[in-house]
Amino acid sequence: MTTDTLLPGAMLAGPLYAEVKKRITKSLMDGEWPQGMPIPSEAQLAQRYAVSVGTVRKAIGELAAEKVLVRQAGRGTFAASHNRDYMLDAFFHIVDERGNKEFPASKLLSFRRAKADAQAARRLRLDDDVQVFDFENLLYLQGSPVVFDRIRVSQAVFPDFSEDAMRQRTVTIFGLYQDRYGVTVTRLEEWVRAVNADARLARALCLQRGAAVLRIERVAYTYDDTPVEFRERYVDTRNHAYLNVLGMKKS
Amino acid sequence: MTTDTLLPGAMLAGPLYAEVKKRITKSLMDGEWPQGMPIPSEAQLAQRYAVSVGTVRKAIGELAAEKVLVRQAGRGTFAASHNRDYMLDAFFHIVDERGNKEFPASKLLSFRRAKADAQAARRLRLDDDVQVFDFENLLYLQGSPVVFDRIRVSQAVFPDFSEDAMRQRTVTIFGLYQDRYGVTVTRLEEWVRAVNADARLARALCLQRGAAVLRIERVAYTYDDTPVEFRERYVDTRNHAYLNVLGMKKS
DNA sequence: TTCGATTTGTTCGTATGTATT
DNA sequence: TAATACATACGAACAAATCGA
Repeated sequence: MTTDTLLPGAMLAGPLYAEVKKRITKSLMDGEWPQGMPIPSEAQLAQRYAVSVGTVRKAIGELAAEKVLVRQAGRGTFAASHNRDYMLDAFFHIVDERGNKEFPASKLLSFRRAKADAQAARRLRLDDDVQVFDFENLLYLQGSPVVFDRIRVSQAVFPDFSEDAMRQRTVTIFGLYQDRYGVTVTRLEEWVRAVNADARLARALCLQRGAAVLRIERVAYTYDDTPVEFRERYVDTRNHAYLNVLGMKKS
Repeated sequence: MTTDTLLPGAMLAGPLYAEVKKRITKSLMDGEWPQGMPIPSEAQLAQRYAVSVGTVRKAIGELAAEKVLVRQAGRGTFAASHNRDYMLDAFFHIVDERGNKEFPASKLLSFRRAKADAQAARRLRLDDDVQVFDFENLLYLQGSPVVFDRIRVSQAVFPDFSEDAMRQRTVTIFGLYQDRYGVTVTRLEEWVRAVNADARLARALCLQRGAAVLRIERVAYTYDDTPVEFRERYVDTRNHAYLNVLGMKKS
């Protein structure tokens, strides 16, 4: 593949490593490198793009910092796989009183296909009358229902999505997106508010009507910042909290 | 200063750049480099520690990623200053409906000295009967009260803290900690929950008793991960949200 | 178990570009 | 313009982790 070589005379928007980063990202997006297998080694990528190893390392280093890639000394560099550990580490924020995370059990409450409402359409950048899948999921922590999710995804992005696919999955929801549809979530935006529970939510989470619950509007984006999932999440915070840590811990 | 040179035979826990990072952090903690002035150049630090410039760059790069240092091409590298822009960018999460941040106006509601209660003592890792300053602050966005803060800091860390210092400050609260006491906040932990407003809170934030509000328990840590401030924050989320973004945005 | 090949991690050095003063 | 400081890019050598023969 000498078609990828960066010619010396080419005009570039930014530094060379940024261009390499874009090309690696594009290969990931196009599914050029199979899941679970290492991507080409740094030396191979350096040759392919006709740049030095150091430049490839800088590009890969930034992608690793963004948790898009995972490096392992002696083994290679891998596209981040949305397994349970990755989900808990990178995207799950609900902890118990002592700050411990636990992988939740989940129960699918409903599943239907419908037209996108105004809110979902705005968040997913779709037209109002586009078909979406609209389903509800209840998450249990330590045996109790704690999180109520209403999830909407575009039918255009997940063509043959189905209730069966959701029920029979053995991986996380993001893992399903990745394994079955080649859609990898790389970024989240969460808008957190407090609301009073309505009757239905109170019943689902076993609390009183009017009780305060967290309401999280969450949009998940993929490599090129296309929104692929809109999730309304309600959390009972009587025994749990949404934990956010800013800045690195030392020790 | 040749006393800082890293001898070739010295046994080190980890890689060399990690040791350099520790030493730079220690110099920052000790106030060796004055605020507003650049720290020594990469070449000078390389000579001081007897390592290559590349090793110093790696150490500084990580500290810059942690927002402890700020690099400016052509000018130098600076200890992060807790000015208004930095506060909004690094630590403030409250946004309006369109996602815009605004520097809040603030009003000091109360100020007293008291013994630490059990909760504050646990969060600040103090004994129960230690003296703390305990004050309340109301934040206004677009002219309306939106955030109610109850703040507790140890008297041992801020010896001559006073109501006057709070009222007469022209900088952020963290800026006051930094400028007046040499205490720099580098890390936050925020535990977010939803609660029903009690009568006093409802009055302060102009909402109905029982209305759902965000309750954020926040601990601020300094360089060596010592907790220096405990803050209970209540947010009216009728027209605002707590925004959390995970993963880097491209474009 | 040992050894060797592969891959990432660390450290050094040098040269050049760009931003600031 | 010149000097300084950070940013980018290259190359080389060795260390440490992994894996299969």
